[in-house]
Amino acid sequence: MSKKSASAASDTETRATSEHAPDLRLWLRTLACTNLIENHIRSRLRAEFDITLPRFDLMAQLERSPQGLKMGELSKRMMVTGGNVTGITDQLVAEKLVIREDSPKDRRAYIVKLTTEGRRSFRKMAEAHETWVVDLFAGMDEKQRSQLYELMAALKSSAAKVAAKK
Amino acid sequence: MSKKSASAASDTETRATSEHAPDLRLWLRTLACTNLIENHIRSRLRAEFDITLPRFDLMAQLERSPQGLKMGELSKRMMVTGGNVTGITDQLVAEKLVIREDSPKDRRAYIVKLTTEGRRSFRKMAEAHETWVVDLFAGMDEKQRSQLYELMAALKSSAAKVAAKK
DNA sequence: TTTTGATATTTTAGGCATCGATATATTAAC
DNA sequence: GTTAATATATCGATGCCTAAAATATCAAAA
Repeated sequence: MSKKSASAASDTETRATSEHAPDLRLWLRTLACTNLIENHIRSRLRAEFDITLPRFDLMAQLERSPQGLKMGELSKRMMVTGGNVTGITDQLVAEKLVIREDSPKDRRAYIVKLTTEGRRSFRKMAEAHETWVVDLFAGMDEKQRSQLYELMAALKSSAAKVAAKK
Repeated sequence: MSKKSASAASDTETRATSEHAPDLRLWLRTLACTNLIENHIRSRLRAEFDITLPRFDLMAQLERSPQGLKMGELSKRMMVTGGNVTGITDQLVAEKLVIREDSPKDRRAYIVKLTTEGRRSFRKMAEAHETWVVDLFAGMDEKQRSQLYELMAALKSSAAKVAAKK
C-alpha cells in the first residue's frame, strides 16, 4: 500500500470533499476499504510467517502451475513489470522456496518452480491466509457477499474498457 | 497499484484455485479490480501532470485543511508512517507545491500547507482526476453504484472489527 | 547466411513504503 | 526543579515497484 503503491495505504476516503461527485466518493471508499484489508493481511503474513505479500503472491501463482512459469508469464499474471519479478524471484531463490530452471526450448528464458519446501511452506500459509479472509468478510451476510461479487465483475469490466484504450 | 503499495499491482484474481473458499475468490476479485483502477489513475497522473499518486494524495489532504496540517496529522489521515510523510513532503517542498512552517505552539512540530501555486496546481489535477473516475465507473448504472457504495461500507465495518483487535 | 526485428530477462536509477533507532521537545511525576 | 515518560519528526536500512536501457537469444526475411 501499499501498494500499495503499493500501493498506497492511504485512508483515501478522507480525500473526498463535499462538492465531489458521488463516483469519486464511491471510489475513495472502495480504495480505503481494500487498503485496510490488504494491509491487515500484509502485516499478518509478516508477523506469522515472516514473508511479504508479493512473495506470497508469486508463490501462489506457481502453486497453480506445477509445471512452472517463465518470468514473463509471472509478470503478466501478477500484472507487474519484469524487473519486479526478477527481484522477488531472487529473494525466493535465496530462501530456497523457488528454483530457476533453464528452459529447454528457449535459452533466453527460465522456468520458475516451487521447491518441495516452497510448496509445503506455501500450503501452510495459504490455509491461514484463507481463514483471515473469511474472518474479514464475516460481517457481511451471504447475499451481500454474492452481490459484491457480481458488482466487482461489473466494475472490472467497466474499468477495463477505459483502461484498455490508452 | 499502487500503489501499490501498493502496493501491489497484481491481478490477484488469478491467484484463486478451484478449491478456494468463495470469500477468497471475492477478495481476490475485489483486489484485482481496485488495482486495475488505481494503476490506471496512477499512470494518467504521471503522464498528464508528471506527479505521483502519493504526492497527489498528500496535496488532497492539505486542500481540505486550508489551515495546514502537522506531519503527524498527515500521517494519520493518509494512514502511512511518519517517515513516509517526511519523504513525500520533502519532494513537494522541493517542487514548491507545499511549505513547512514552524508550529507556534509546539517547537517539535511543523505545519504543512499548500502554496498558492500548489493549490492552483492541485485544483487543476483534481478536476481531471474526477472525470477519470467518473469514466471508469461509467459502465455501471446508478443502482449498481449505490449498491456498491453501501456494500463497501458494510465491508469496511466488517474488516475494521477484525483489523482493530490486535 | 546474414540481417532485421521481436522476445526474455536483467540492470539501473529513482520513488514509495515499512520498521526501528535517534534527536529534540513537551508533559507529568516526584 | 529534576527526572521520567511521552510525543514529533527525521534518518538509515531494506524491500517493492516502475520505466528505460542493456544483453542475449530467437525467428523470419533478404
